[in-house]
Amino acid sequence: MATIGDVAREAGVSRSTVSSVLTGRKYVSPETRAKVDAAVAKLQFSVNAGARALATSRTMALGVVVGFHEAEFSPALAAYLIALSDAAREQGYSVVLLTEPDGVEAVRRAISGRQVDGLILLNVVDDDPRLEPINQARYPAVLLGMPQDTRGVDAVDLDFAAGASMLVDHLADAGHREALFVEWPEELYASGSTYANRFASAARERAERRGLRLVPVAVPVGPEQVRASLRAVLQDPENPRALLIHNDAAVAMLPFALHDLGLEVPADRSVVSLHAAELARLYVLSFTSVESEPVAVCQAAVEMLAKRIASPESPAQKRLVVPHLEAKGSVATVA
Amino acid sequence: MATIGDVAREAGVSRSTVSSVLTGRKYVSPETRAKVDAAVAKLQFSVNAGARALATSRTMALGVVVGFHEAEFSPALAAYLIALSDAAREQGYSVVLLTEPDGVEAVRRAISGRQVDGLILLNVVDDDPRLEPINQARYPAVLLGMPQDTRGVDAVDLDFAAGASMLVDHLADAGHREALFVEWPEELYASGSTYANRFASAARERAERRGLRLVPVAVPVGPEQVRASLRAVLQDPENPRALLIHNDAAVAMLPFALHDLGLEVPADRSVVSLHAAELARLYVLSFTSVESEPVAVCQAAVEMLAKRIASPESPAQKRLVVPHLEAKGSVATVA
DNA sequence: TCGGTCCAGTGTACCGGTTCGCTAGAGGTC
DNA sequence: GACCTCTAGCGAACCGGTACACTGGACCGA
Repeated sequence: MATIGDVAREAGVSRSTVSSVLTGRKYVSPETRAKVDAAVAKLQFSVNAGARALATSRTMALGVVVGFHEAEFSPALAAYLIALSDAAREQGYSVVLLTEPDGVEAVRRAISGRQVDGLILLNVVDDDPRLEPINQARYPAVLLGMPQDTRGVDAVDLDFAAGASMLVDHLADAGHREALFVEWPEELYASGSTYANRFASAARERAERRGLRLVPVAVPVGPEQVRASLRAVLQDPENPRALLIHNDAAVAMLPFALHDLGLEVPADRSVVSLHAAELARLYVLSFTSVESEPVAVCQAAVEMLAKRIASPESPAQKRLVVPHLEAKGSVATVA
Repeated sequence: MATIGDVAREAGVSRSTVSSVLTGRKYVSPETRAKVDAAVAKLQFSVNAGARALATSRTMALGVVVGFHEAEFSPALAAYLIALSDAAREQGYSVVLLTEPDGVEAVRRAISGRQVDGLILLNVVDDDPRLEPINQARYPAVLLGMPQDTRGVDAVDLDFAAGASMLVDHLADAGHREALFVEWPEELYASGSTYANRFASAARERAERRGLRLVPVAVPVGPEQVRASLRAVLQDPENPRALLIHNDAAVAMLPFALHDLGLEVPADRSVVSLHAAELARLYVLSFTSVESEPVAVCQAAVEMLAKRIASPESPAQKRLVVPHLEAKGSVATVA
């Protein structure tokens, strides 16, 4: 492995000149730069990340904290990890995975080990205990997820409220006056997961404004139960013929429930939904929908984190990524 | 951030003594060690990973190469990433994600950047171009997946042949004399994915030995087509009533195809299958099956890599992780 | 011709650890 | 008491970069 000294010798210049060429922080004449570049290429030199980190006290690495492993069960996780890594690379950062089951401990160790320049926390919930050490150390970090109290830490999330409004508008624009609102199980709303609540209240508010009557539907847990409960709801002739869905399990099972009853979309039922992008791929869904935007969200997160690292004292930011509605013809126009 | 010098001053000893305590490489008297430990605790000291890496020329980090992003579409990927990170942490390593779309370039940069001590390659196929730079640099690496020619690189994979034998035995033990063998699409067998071939030939061989007649079934691509094709196969009264499945899409769709036809398992059909562990969770499958073992495979991979880093010259290893069969009562006993 | 500017490039200290040769002193032996 | 041995801890060099004060020479104006 060639070092910067080898390159300097090969190019006939000093180590500091080579360094200037490498970092680009100081002017070097084109001729000298060419000599250095040639030497670098000849020796296949590439800077030692650890040495540079030591000298600059910047590791150019970001830590991604995958909390509690609850995320392990989410098929969407991989998409986020890859999107984060891609976005980081674009900004010159690499990504280190922090999967300690105890998220707080993971954060503590990351901060004190100076192995990374900043942290990205996945699956953030309200009153997330991982915020404590970050807040205390005033450590650069970005949350993926938007707790009510971000405790002075930057945060990014999908704009669930905007998504809800889009979907309600889409139904209302098509002439619907009422719709079933298939929500998450009760527990989720109670357990400090804010996105469910943000979606629900925005949906209700917009629906009221647009004169769309929402009929809430509670759905149980477990695919078979979800399917049965959807069947029951779809069968009831009293129920509206439009469905607004914010519940991944219900979205995944809906095609089967519809199939069970011989119902067609959009002829018999209109469907709009907000769900994880990954879900659409796995279950090959074709409903007009708003999907989560892992790439955009992750890019925003990495961008914010890079800025935060550059200026640690600037005020905390919150950013909501507005999703887009993809029309797939699952909504019938009503007179 | 406290440095080793701060700790030394606080404890009233020299930096090298603190280092001896930290690394444990040299005897230090209990009293002195206690003083150092106290100082470390008081100052919340923790070693600077970069500085240590520079001094030891060991980064204690492993790179995980997620190739081509084809993996992005696999819901199983996250399970592997987390299992790798967990296993690495147990051995004192951290994990860096390398997601460059061009896998060869990712490998090259990882090797020359000395940012990691070794590489783990995911989704390895036959004639994987990423093997070239590794082989050339004689760089420590482990493949997840077992190409025919590992080119002198260590490799780990699930023992698909053993899994196939277990499943065939399970059917034969229950008295079945014939079974449908639902395979992957043609293309996969042709495209240098060795696991499909390893499973298939082991299944055929074992079936012959056990006197089980296998009726191969080609399944198309796409969930709806898979479902339809399964329905057709299940409906044909000529076909065997037992199914041996090695095709994730078919496994996922089978419950729906069975439901379509009003068939019950194991009363009407016996089913055994080998599939990704993640699949069973997502689709709530309940077939007697052999599942992929992400945790065991990843642990084996990290172990092998750690050994390889420690002794770069020892001969290359291949290791197959034997999966276990989980009986879930989906096989009927035949007279 | 002399002093002042500017510029490209150099020398050196430093980042925070590890390693290894060295030494002071305790203890043992004759 | 002189000599040897052993041991715990010390000091300095080193890992591979970066950064900054500095220098020698070219150029310019008076």
